[in-house]
Amino acid sequence: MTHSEEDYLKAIYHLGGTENETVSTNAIAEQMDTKPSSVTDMIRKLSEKEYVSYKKYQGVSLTDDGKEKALSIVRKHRLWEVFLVDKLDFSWDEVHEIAEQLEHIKSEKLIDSLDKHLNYPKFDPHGDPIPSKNGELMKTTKRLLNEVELKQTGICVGVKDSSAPFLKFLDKHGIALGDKITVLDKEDFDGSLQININDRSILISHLIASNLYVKCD
Amino acid sequence: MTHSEEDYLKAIYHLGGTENETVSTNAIAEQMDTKPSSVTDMIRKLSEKEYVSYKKYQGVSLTDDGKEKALSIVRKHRLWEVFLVDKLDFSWDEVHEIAEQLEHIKSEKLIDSLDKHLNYPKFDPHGDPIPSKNGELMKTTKRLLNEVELKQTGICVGVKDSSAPFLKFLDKHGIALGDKITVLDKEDFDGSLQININDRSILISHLIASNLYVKCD
DNA sequence: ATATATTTTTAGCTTTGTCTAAAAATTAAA
DNA sequence: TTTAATTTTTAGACAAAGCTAAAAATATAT
Ligand SMILES: [Mn+2]
Ligand SMILES: [Mn+2]
Ligand SMILES: [Mn+2]
Ligand SMILES: [Mn+2]
Repeated sequence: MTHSEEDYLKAIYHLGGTENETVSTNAIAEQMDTKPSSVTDMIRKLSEKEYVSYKKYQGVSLTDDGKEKALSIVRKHRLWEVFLVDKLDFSWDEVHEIAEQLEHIKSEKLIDSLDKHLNYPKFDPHGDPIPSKNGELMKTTKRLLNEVELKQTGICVGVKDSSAPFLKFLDKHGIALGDKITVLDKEDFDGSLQININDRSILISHLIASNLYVKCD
Repeated sequence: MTHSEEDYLKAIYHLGGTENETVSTNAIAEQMDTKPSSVTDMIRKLSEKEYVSYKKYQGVSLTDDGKEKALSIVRKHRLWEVFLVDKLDFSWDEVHEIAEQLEHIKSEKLIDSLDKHLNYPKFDPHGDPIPSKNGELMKTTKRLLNEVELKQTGICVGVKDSSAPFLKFLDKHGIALGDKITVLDKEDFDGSLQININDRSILISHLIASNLYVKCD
């Protein structure tokens, strides 16, 4: 498995190319910032190795083997992110790029030891679940904040967009994972939300709300 | 800088291709486990990028730029080795291969943070000095054990051969960095040494003695 | 000094992963 | 149901890093 093959499998996984779902060549190209023709080439190779199933023009999906590989990369990526934040004091908007490299380091023992060193974390710094060694994903019942009913309260448990600009925005406005959020009001005009967070009341745009996951009970 | 270019610079550095010394194509090929023709190709590329100075058939040596790069890789390699041993409980014979991968991760901040996290170590698990951020190497006055005079005492500070088999041998026979060693006797017949270590007296072969560094004061 | 051996380089080929431009298939619109 | 637009694949090229086999340069022996 090359570095590049691993990145493709991960991309297909993130685009939902698992459980009978199919992913388009163009979608992969966009996600990976490459050209569709390059994607086609790689898809054919992964198909020969039986990591994906693929019929020309019909899109691609992960085989069980491919899904296993993808989950193992995701596991490594997220464990390294936890390491960077918990042990090396990185902030959550700085870790993705580096984890993108670290996820390709090959050593089963390294990852097991890292997992132990971090005390077997269940979620990464962005609230995404860390697959177990045998590829099981903890599934949580989170909802996007913009879909939460008026007056309801939830705990902020994740972000949909984990790009640095969005994460920095959240830092700047004092919004962090674990915070308790109550929806006070919704503006019909533009969909912005008045919310209560940490005993402050602030107004956030629809775009912000639609990228924040909360868990209501 | 590609992964491979970095490995070549490091190999040249380790073979002594610095301070006016010149390194042969064959030596590099052997060190890197590649063919001489591949080395020639890479040398030409590194020469174009001015990391090495090179005249056909005359061997190769690092430029200041190349030496700086090489030392930065060595620094990363050794810091990661310390991390694996100190934080993840690896033994010293397991870390080289993994550090060989980790040394190529690109992030200045990552290495600075790691250095801090490890409390600015000066030596790696094999007793080799860790270059400072600006490429300075602590030079120590160590000697090979087989060159030490009778009755003299020294502290074991490093290994010349840091291959897993040798390191495992040392573990098995209770020889570790920091141990106090006294040369009790030398056998003319085969050069083996009777030594005192940790209040035990043991006999070691010339080959073992010639791969152990000690510091006598 | 000449012949032999060794080292180093060149020439040509392969694999991996990428690209552009053009062709083919599929999907959407008229 | 044709036509137009979009998506996907193919064809052909390229750079990186490696290889083998042969040629050239250098070093060693006789
Ligand atoms: Mn990656
Ligand atoms: Mn993450
Ligand atoms: Mn390496
Ligand atoms: Mn070492």
